Amino acid sequence: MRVVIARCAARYTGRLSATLPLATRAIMVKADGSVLLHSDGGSYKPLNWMSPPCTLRITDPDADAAAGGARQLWVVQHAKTDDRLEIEIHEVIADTEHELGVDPGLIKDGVEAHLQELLAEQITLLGEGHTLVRREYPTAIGPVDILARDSIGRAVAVEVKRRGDIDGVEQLTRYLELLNRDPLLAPVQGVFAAQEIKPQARVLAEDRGIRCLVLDYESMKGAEDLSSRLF
Amino acid sequence: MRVVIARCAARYTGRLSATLPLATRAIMVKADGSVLLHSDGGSYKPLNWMSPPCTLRITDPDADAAAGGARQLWVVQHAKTDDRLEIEIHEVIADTEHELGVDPGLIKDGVEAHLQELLAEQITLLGEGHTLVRREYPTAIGPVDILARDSIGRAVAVEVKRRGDIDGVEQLTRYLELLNRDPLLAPVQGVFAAQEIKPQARVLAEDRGIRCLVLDYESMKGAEDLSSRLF
DNA sequence: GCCTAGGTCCCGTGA
DNA sequence: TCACGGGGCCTAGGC
Repeated sequence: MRVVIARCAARYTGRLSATLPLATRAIMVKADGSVLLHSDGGSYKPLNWMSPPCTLRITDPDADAAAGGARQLWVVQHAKTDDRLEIEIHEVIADTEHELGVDPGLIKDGVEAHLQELLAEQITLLGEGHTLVRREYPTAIGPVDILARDSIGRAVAVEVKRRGDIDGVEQLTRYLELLNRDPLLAPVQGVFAAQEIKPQARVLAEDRGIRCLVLDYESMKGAEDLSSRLF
Repeated sequence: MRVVIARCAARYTGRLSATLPLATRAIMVKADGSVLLHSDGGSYKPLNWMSPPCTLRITDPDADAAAGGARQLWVVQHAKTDDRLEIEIHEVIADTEHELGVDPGLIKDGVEAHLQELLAEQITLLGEGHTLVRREYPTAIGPVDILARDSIGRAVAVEVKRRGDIDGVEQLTRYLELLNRDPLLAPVQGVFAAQEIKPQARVLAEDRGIRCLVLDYESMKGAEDLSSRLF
């Protein structure tokens, strides 16, 4: 990885056009050729960047740019699209390079998949007597997170989200419409289950006869640990 | 901005939990206290990070960690949530710091707002005789991108997207349902306008009687330039 | 302050 | 390969 601190200006063209006026910034060039242009604030998102696969070519600036103070022109061209990032280097303040090697990568926990898994195991959170039919129940427009049956055998389709907003309700609505065309399943009850349900989503869901269920991830995880100790 | 190249391990806890095994990485500490942990590949997104507002506290590692080879423990604590990033530094390979100053920021062109603006100016792209009522026409659930009238005065609601997918059709459907309750507007025709319309979105839109319109940004921009030269 | 909608979204997964 | 859904999404704008 090469890190350059430099006074520079930049221009991106591709899916949109964007320009950066002259200022001092950190330029990170990764082993795969990708380039990030960071300012000293904001967030993890660079001001400007080029994703791999791409190639960096360093040339002399044209006469106009040189007259304006540019010493180098960096052209980062994407390999498959016409996305291009051009950086005019006016002054290099630092320039260092280090071998980092391949990263073993990030290990995550606590995402939607886990929530869905826990709810499938603890299916009676839907109500007493509920039984699991299957997770990722397939339909023509994609899999429903969970299909279950209630205590008297009626089908229940569940959409699981970490945060429940309107999109999730729309998604479940489409599934319900489809599932209700199946005479072996209809009528199918909808349940919108999430750690947090936005007020607008709740209104929309209830307006459509969809039940809302707030999930407590920590207590569900606790129940899982308990059952794994017992069995 | 401080840039440290170091062999390190890290752990994030907050909205989820994530761990990074020991490896050599680049650590960027910005002036606002935010921290980014980058590997030598991937994309612009760090492996792990902490967004501002947050504070970095550097301490000695506990006995266990020290026995495992850790020399320093960096704790980055978010100021408003319980999000926390802990970095165990095992070996510092480089450590540099530079003043960057405030960045003048990015200037963008070509996003959805501009597309909406151009379509409002060139409203007859919807069809001969169409006239603009207004952009961002307000409704109870948010503003419709464009409201227009066709050549014989019937209301037309337009949703503008750069890339048109199912979500956009759902959004327009909600607006149409609401607008059609207004006797001064009903019946309202829907138009889904985008630079690119996904096949599934087109099917859904046409199934609901919504017209699809593919926009050519470059030619619309050309027409704008032409008219600005003429008037 | 919350909430909505867009993004050069990125990025995985599965067809 | 493409399309869809999730994200510690982030970020800008409206109320």
